[in-house]
Amino acid sequence: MEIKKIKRSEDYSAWYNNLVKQADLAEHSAVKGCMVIKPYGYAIWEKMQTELDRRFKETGHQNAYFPLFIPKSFFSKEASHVDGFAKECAVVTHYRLKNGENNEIVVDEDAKLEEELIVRPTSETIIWNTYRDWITSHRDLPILVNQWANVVRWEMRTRLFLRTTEFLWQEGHTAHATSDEAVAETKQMLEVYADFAENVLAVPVIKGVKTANERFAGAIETYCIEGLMQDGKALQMGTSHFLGQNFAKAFDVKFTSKENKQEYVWATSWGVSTRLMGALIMSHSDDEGLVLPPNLAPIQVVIVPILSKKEDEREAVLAKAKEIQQGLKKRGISVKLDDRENTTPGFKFAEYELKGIPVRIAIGNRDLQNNTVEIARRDTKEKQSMSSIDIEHKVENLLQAIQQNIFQKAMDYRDAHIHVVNTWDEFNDALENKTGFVSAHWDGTTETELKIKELTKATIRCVPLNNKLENGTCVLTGNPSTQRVLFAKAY
RNA sequence: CGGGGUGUAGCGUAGCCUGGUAUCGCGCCACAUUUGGGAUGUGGAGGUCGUAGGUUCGAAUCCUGCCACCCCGACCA
Repeated sequence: MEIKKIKRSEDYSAWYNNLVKQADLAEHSAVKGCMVIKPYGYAIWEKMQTELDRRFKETGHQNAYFPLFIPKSFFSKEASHVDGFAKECAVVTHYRLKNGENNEIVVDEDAKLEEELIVRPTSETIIWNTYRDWITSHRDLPILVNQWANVVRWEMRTRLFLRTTEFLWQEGHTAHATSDEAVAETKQMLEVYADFAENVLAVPVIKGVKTANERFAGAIETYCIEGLMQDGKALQMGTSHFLGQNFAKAFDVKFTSKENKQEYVWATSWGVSTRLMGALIMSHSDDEGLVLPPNLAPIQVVIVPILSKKEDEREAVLAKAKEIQQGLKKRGISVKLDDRENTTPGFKFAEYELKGIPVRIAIGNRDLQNNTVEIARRDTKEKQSMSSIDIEHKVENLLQAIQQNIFQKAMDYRDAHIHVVNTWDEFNDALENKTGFVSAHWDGTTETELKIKELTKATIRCVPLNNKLENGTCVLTGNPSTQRVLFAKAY
């Protein structure tokens, strides 16, 4: 296999696309804007699901499943919600095909649906319509439900993982008796996302609040985690919304309180998607290929035996390799032993680097003589020969060190790309020449926010949580401001 | 949806201007020799030239429509 390499520094987006294909993560499908997630890419997504799902369960949530189709009338019940999504909805209008002229299959016009169905772009409406029947008393609350699903948003321009017409995600939808409880849930799930991003994906994130302009359609407040990619562009990696009573009012979801009063239910929703795959790739990978954090890698260690042509030597090397594999497996490490004899070790080395396997162990006859193995780490590309005694422990430590190093590297990059500026010139200079986040004063108006977006293409990514309050003047208008916000060009 | 570009074997490509049935590399299959950083040799298989029309004796090549993808804009998780 000839591997096509594109340098990250030369063409970031071509590098990204090439990497997704070469590492066998995903490819374009026959359907516009939709991708095929290939087994290796899906294995990584499954690891994300496993880690997230465990955290959801630990915080008291249960999984459920709601329909793919949403009656159009549901959609229009929450005014800002429909405004936000109307432009990107796929609509089902018929339910039958028939044979037309020339043996073509055509839509049967007689099979028109009385009410069109929207392919869900998100499920708030169908879920709140359902919750109405589930909730009558404060004793029915809270409802803590998550669903793993696919959704469709008809985007003009798509990119593998980052923005596709159909994508996979999870959406949590919770119902609460009080506003405080719903806000606490919203913040709790933001913490879950941040913990996952930093400790599993090894991507440092900034937790914050969206401005009114960037808020989810139908939310009172949108919290988010924002990451910074290696090209200096920001990526929204997850959102958690406090929906207030907006959906409860739209769908008439009331409960009888302890005081025997009828009250509207308080809501949250929160989600992360296969976009995280994009974040993962763009945060760590290099010109050799993918770099996976050990906590996420479907295969954490690959063993490449260096096979001699002498039968007895070959058997001995393979036996030792299997022994190491078993030892590592017992420690809960996922190990692949690549004993293919029709490819050379060098080829395998390159292939597993491309796929981002964190640790590679090479073992040959020479090692057998000396009781050693060669261990190479993907993140730094260092390799060294070491004693094979207590190899399990060494590998365990190394995996931890790699996880830590990848995170620290991303953190250092991120921290070096938060530019604090005070003037419009500095603002533009930072965006154009330094890239990354720009921390600047903003007068708090949507008008100014939009003006800055128009002039620079940068958007307000968030107002960081626990933001320091300080008096200043808006970088564009000079109007008074009480805090800095983070601007960036974003995906 | 607007501007620009691309589409030839699994992948990357030459040929197109100047029309005559497709080039090369990698990969694939077989055998042999190899195997501590992307092996070598010999033989072999594989192509509706994105697609539908048109011009022509003849189209990968010229013309038109359509489709897909990439880059830039508007939009977004």
